[in-house]
Amino acid sequence: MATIRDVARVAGVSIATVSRVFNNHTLVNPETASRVLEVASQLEYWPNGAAQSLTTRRTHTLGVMLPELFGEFYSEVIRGIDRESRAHDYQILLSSSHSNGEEVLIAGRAMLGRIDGLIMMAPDEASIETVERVRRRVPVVLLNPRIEVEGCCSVAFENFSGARAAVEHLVGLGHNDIALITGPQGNVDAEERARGFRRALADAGLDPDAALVIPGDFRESAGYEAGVAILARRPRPTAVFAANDCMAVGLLAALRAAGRRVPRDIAVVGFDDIAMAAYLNPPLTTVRVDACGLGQQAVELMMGAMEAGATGGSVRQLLPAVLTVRQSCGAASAGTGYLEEAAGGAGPVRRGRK
Amino acid sequence: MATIRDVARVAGVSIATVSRVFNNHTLVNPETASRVLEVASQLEYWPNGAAQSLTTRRTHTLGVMLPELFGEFYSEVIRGIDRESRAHDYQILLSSSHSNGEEVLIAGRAMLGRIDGLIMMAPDEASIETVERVRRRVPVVLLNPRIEVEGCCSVAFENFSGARAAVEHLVGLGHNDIALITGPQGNVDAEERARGFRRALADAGLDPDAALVIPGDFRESAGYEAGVAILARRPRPTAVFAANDCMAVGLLAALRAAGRRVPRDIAVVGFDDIAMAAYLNPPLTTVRVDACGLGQQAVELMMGAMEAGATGGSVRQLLPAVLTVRQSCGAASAGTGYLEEAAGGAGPVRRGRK
DNA sequence: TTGTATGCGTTATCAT
DNA sequence: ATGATAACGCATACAA
Repeated sequence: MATIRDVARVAGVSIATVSRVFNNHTLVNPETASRVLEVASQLEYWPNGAAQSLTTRRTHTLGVMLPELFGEFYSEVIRGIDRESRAHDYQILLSSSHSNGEEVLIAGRAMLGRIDGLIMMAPDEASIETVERVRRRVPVVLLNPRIEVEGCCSVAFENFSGARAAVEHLVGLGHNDIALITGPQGNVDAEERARGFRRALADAGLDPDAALVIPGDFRESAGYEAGVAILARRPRPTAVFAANDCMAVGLLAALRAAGRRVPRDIAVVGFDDIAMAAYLNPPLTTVRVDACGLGQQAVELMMGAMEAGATGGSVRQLLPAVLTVRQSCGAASAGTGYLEEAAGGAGPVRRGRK
Repeated sequence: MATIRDVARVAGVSIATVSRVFNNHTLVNPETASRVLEVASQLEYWPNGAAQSLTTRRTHTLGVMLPELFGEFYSEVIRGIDRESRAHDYQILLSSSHSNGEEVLIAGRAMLGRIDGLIMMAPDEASIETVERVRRRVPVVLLNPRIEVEGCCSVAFENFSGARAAVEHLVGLGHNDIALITGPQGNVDAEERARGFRRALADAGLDPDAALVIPGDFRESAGYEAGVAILARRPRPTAVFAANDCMAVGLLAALRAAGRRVPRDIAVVGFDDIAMAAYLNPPLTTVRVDACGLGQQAVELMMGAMEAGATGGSVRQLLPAVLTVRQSCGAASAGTGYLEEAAGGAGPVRRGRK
């Protein structure tokens, strides 16, 4: 594996010159440069990244720590991060599925010296120590943080108001017995959405504590099981808010299996607006959230933070979560759902493209 | 930011000793060790990754190059890679969405010196040069390669036989006018699945060239549009093979919108068996493929290759793609689909867990 | 425009 | 059991 020295020797120049050529630094004699490049390509030389980071103290790499990634949502977040990073000439060091604070700490340590910044999703109490530690060395951007950390930028969805809008929609349609299928315990998004649910009920003069709340885990199977439980409940709720779309899909299946019609017998609203939502039966009314955009925003914030260094303030950004009415609630504004959206030929809005 | 030297100085030992402590190398005097550890934690010292890689020539990092990642499938692949990597104490340097050979080359170069191995998905002609280049320095594992590269291990799904089985299923049900919705042009999986489609038709005495083939792109919208086209065709095909489940979802929506019943009026079979497939209406007959397992296998192969060095042969592994009959084709073996699977309480098989 | 020399933070070799 | 010191591959201040 050729090093800068090999190239220098063969090309008959010093290593400094080779280095200059590869960093198009100060003006190098064009002839010298082309000769160096020629030799380099023959030797298949390319600067060693580790050595470069050591001297420059920059790695051109962003650390990304995510929770266990299920379904399309996280995939979109990663896509947004990846896309935007590459646009800024950065790479991504990925680490996910940490079940406890200890693992997070280990992962964080392993990243030290290999990253110029860290993007961390949904940090909980157990991860705060790691965040603080890392923060003293490189900028940190938090995604949907449970707790804001001083000196850290953050991007989050308006989970609370999005959920509230969804439930208000249900209330506005005349429902007063609304069930909730929650996300996994300890998940920030899930908790915020549950909070929005309760607030909307309270605002409507309904008692949140009287509502049927079924614990879920963001997966289809949980939605299905919740559906079975809801159907068994007397009196039976007339509407259900599923904390994400995957669970809504499971729920719809359970209702269908029991012969219930949606929205006639029971209304359903989801959250996320995954690509499939518009194509379900019936097209799912849900809360749209731009997962890819979240990732992109995080990277942009990171670029700003790296630019500013320690002097920069910490930006807290909120991304909208907007109610998208289709047919699963029997909307007053009887939109035709996917028919309308897809008929144009392009199908539902392609999300996440800038 | 404290270095090994700071720790050595404060603890009153040499840097060599500190290094030994952190690598639990040769036996160090327990007292000395604990003193070093104490100082290190006070100084918040942790070894610099870049410096370590430079001397040890190991980065404990695996490079991962993927195509544009859409939908749940790629998310699962990443999950498998991430999970298995961490089990082996490796990190992941991720790079995706390369539209041409030039970008792949740049990404590959940026990884040089930062990775111990490269896992590359669906390399095409344009990427072969990069693969060859990288291969001379670190082991490379190919995922669903279009072309096998000498000296590279590879893991692939039995796309061809899986697709053939799907279409044979349709033929066995009496269909003789079967349409195909393809994946994106240039996608290896898509092409293999198309090949399986054609072969199954030919084997059944049907003319592949006479079949309706509609170009798609693996997304829901393409499936929807294809559905519209299929319904307009005279004579109308009685069955459709969608090259992946997302498109099948779009197709189902289009059929529903037109008032066609599945499978009564038209049969549908997909590919991938995403988590949602069992919860669709009707539950989707599809070809199951373990995306997460693909990622895991790739990492295991990589570990073997790194162990063996240049001496190891190259393993070619094939992962099964098995037809999973639910209700969208009106199966002869009238399985009850999700009802059956989900009734147990655990829902459809949780995939990707080892 | 080009070369020399130093340092980046480690690990590892060889003494002691 | 511990210390001194030479790599590792590169960037850069300084000298020429």
